[in-house]
Amino acid sequence: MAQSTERLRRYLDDELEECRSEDIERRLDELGTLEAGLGTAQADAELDVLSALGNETRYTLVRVLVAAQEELCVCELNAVVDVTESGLSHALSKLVDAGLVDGRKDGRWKKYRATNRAIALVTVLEGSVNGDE
Amino acid sequence: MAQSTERLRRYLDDELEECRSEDIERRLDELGTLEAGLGTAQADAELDVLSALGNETRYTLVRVLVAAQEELCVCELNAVVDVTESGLSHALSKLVDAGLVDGRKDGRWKKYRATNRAIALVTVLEGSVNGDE
DNA sequence: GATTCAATTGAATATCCACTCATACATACC
DNA sequence: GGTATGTATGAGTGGATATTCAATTGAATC
Repeated sequence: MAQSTERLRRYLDDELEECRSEDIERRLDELGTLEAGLGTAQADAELDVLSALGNETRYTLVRVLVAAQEELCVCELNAVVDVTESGLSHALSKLVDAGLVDGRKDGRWKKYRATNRAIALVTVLEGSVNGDE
Repeated sequence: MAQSTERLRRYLDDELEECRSEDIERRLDELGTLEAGLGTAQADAELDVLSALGNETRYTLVRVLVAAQEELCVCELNAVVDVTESGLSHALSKLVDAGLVDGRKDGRWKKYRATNRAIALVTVLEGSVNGDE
């Protein structure tokens, strides 16, 4: 929320036949309400999920884990992406923070699987971004 | 796809009772198939969508447009985010490229609305990232 | 308990990207 | 045509973020 309301005044002047300053106030309020929506805390969490997914390495990992429909070992995931072991570990850690994968230690190996959240998002994405367009 | 298969060999050695080199080949193939999935072109497109959404300014715009359920003028959107007019224009342009919003010129004003893709994604996100945790 | 191996962590660097400034384009009005 | 206003575009830059390197943790085997 910021900035000069000059242009908005002229716009509302165009839209409504006339426009008093209370009309501007009201519109600004409405816009503010839309933005607040379900609270900034949740919006922040959603943004974390999105930025976790919005990276080639991490999105590849999630896609593979969703497609696998089973947990995979770090050593297997290492064959899928083109980063160092360390880079892979950082990536997985970020995905765990975003609630997109779960990790479990099994002996000296560590296995990761996709969460329901990851499955839901990948499914919608693949459905929405269909080939062409 | 890269890297030494040494660790993978030891892992499969653990999992299967024995492990011949053809087992490693097979597993690498399977992993490759998972990765390829529905083709890299589509995966790239999906990644574009995700990185477009994974930015505070742009995600705010999309959330507001989805919540509004109607088209909004650039001058109205300017009241919602805290960037310059130019920054707003850049943001909207990226969202158009990602197929998340549509723009329409109306006289000297320009109006944007959320696409179905944006609605689907925001809905799933808000459903999946519920309050707590 | 020493060694080996899987995986993680922190710091440093390299890369990228969001934003701003300056400028250009388009539409409306005189 | 000229001016004013709304929006877009391109280049440049500061700040964030992905990746690597080096060192560490923790489990298994001898």
